Amino acid sequence: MTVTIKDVAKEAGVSAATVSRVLNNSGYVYEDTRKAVMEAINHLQYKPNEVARSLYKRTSKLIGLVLPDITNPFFPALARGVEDKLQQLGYRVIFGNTDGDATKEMDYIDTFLQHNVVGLIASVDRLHHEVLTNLRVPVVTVDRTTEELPAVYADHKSGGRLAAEKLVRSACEKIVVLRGPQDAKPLYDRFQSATQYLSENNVSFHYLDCQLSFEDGRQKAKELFDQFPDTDGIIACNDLVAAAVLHEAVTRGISVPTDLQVIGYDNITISEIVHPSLTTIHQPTYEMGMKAAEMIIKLISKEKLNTIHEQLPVFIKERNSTVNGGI
Amino acid sequence: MTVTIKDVAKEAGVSAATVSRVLNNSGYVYEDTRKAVMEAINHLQYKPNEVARSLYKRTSKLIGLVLPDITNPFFPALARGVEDKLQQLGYRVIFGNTDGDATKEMDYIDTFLQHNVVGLIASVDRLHHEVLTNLRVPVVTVDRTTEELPAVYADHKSGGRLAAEKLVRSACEKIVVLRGPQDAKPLYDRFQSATQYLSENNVSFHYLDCQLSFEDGRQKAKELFDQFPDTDGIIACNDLVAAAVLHEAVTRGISVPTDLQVIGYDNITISEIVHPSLTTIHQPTYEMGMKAAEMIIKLISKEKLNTIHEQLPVFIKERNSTVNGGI
DNA sequence: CTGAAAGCGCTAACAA
DNA sequence: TTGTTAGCGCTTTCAG
Repeated sequence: MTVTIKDVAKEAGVSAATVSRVLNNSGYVYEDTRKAVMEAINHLQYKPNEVARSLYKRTSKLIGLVLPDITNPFFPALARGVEDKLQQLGYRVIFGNTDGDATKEMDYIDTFLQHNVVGLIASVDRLHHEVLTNLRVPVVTVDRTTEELPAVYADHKSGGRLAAEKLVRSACEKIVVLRGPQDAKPLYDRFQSATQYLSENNVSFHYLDCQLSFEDGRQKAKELFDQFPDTDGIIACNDLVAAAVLHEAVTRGISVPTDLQVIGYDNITISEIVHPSLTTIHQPTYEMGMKAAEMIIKLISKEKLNTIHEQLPVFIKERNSTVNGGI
Repeated sequence: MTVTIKDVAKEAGVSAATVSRVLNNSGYVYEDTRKAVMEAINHLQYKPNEVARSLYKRTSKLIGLVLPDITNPFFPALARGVEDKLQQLGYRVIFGNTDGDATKEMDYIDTFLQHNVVGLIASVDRLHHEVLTNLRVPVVTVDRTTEELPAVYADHKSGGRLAAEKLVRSACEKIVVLRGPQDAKPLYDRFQSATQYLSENNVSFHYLDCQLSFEDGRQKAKELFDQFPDTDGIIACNDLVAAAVLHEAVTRGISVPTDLQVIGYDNITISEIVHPSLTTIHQPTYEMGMKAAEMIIKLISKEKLNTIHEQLPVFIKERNSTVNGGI
């Protein structure tokens, strides 16, 4: 049924070893026999069986990608960055959504390894990072990173600061911060630096814990407006939450940005779509994926890395949920 | 380094064949030796090498998933449906984004087959469906389907009709339809049935071709408002485009739904986030993914299918971009 | 019920 | 430069 290396060998009148040599550009092959082999390959439409290759070489062209939830619009961009770069370098992606669940993370990593993946790119809560250690293949963490492992992430310390700075400069005086899950380092960093900036500038603020979803954002927005009705600035933990805040504000007849200013985080497509459009901290998400892909390939090929930790810059994208210009 | 079946065999004092038998519940094994083997397995933390298995059995637990673009929020939901169901049934997903590009589609399918995937779930423009035929593994198409192949899709004929009906009943008289790419059957069906309904009810309409992105939606919205300024109802080819229309309408000071009503398609998260929230046709996207996964597993295990074509119902979700109630 | 042996498709010594 | 042989880790006859 399927055409194997033997069929090609027979067709070309050589041995399987020779076919293998032309396939891998290894050893010496006469130009003439090489041609004969190539012809046979084309003629029979032969495609090498990667599984057999993988078994012998104990390696493969597969990279495992472990993500929390591709349904959160931040991750598809990351995933495409990874995939596009890897594809271009001749690798394939096998992936799994873990919902941040340690068991799922372990399961996926196990089965990825059973499939001889040569590397792993993972976004995993720091509490679970032990599942990523002592593996027999290199690992690059993205977004959800730790000190110990190679990592690609955005500069959330600047990001948090930028967000706080923006609201302060736009004359907000009663700020509420919606704080994301602190197990994730990016969320931790941006919260810390934002609140630090506020403290340093003697701006009073409150904070509320919030999941990264639109639903929880809406819930927390309600509590927020009930609890702190005189709030004039909100720093949301991501764009989904910021969008929810905007939504609730409109519903309550609070005018943005006149009475209330809101700033998001991520700069996903939604932030441009909502009305008023959302001022937010832009993360180079796609680029982070590409970077992670490059990094894992370097690790696999034992190239030396310049840095184990690759930090990408963020910037503020001013739109209409804040008061811009002036000062 | 890695622990193999031989190590387990040695540890348990049996042959590799016996270990294999307990692993696969095949043949007869004394309860006592089974126990001994299990102990050795646990003790050594043995995990079978799927690659070796795959090579011998010429099969695997891998399913290939071919999607246009996971960055389009419709597809992550689909992908998760596929993944969650497959995971639950003991299979893994290997995937690729094709951007609707025939070459990428072929490339991915080839390499998936080289990795011994046992089945394929694909969303591919009907023009390219030849790449899906005569493969050595079963294929299920999702969303972008054809007559010939097993398929899971939503009832877009009803969907298109529902959208048109809604605007007509809400008293729209000058309707513009933003028509999606007609190579994709779902887009074709919903356009045909929508316009057919309009014709049958003697409602005048125009149409404009539009890509499925926010950017192109915005572009086409501008043209639309310039070209047909007295439009009072717009049927968009998906929610992203509808959101863009809404955005442009707000910018021009056109009041929705008073002066203009807009209806989207898909019911992605965004449709709830925008303001006014979007009336749209709900597709059971996640369920479609699950269904496709079930179907491919049945095909793989040679179970008979009730239908080759699994059509899932859609419904209209009324929100605030149309005038509801009344009549 | 269990072990020995062969083989899945490919690659890498080792001879020739 | 090329072919022969052995073996990657596993499963499955086939004897026993």
